[in-house]
Amino acid sequence: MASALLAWYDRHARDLPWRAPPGDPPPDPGRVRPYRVWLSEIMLQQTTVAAVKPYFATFVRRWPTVEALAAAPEEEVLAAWAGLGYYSRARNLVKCARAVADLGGFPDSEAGLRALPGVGEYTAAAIAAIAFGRRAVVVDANVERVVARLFAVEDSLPAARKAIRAAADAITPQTRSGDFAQAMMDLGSAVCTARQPKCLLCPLSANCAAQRTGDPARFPVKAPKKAKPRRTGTAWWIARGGRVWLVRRPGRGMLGGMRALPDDGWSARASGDGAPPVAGEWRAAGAVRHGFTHFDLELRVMALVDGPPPPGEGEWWPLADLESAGLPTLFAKAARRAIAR
DNA sequence: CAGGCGTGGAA
DNA sequence: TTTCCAAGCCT
Repeated sequence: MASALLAWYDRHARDLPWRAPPGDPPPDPGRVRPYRVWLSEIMLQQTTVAAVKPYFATFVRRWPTVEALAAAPEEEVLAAWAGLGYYSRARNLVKCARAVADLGGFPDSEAGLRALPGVGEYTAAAIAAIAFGRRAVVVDANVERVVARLFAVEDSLPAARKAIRAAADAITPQTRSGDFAQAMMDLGSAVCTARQPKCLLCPLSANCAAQRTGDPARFPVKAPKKAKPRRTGTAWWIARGGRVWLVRRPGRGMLGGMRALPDDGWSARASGDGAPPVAGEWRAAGAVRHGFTHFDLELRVMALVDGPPPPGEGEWWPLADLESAGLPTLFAKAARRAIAR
């Protein structure tokens, strides 16, 4: 199966900014390949290629090496990450860059990589295989799906993880395991897709147990999901002299460390308390809806013109530079709503 | 091991 | 409109 898949990859590999072409990797005189592979892998965690591309371009232009990134203030990295989501990745990105700079470079073993902040089992294997040519078993959601179908795994996820990993190990070749991993991911992305797999285009269809069942999309079997609760909350838009009051959120938890509008505590409780931070003539500026991983939020936006700053830390941010404030998407939406009113 | 943790695009 | 999902990690 590996040789069939690699032959397919040699013809159909996607051309991606962080990726070397199939086959022997080109020289890396600046020794930036591990950095670019690591950066792309962190950005790609639970995130689509299309969403990552512009962020990857911005990051490598602004911080071309891991040493440059290690020297950057965390606030600047968080602001550059704004909109990409899962902000603990950005906080760990900075920690990891500093650890790697202290080490004098990226570890080249799976175990060494696994010890870095933000690098789990998948990412350690991916970097070891793709950047360092090590034989590693790379299992992401694509590989899980492809393997579950190849072997028609009836056990449901996540219980089937162990068996799927063992099967992935069994089909991972000793050489070109980086290409093999990327080939599995490209296959999962373009051919062996979650909803309507294109088995007629698949180089492995003759070996696929799920294809023989006639209903390959049934795999992988998954446990039913829980319903998402809904929350409501309020964000406070306090404007004064062409500026707006922004705060920085606590360093962990929802949108941790990110610049934000003040709010009524919806992220810490089932819903916000709606209590304004200062007295004044508040007016309703509308509401925005935003879906998080584990709840849906309706965020009302209340505006106060020429208000005093609320108690606590914060800063008056120029409205003309709001794009560069690094607001997460939720608060960027709320800001647009406030400005539109 | 389950739950917290973003976002945008496709169906 | 709603649901599902995409190169997961950490606690």
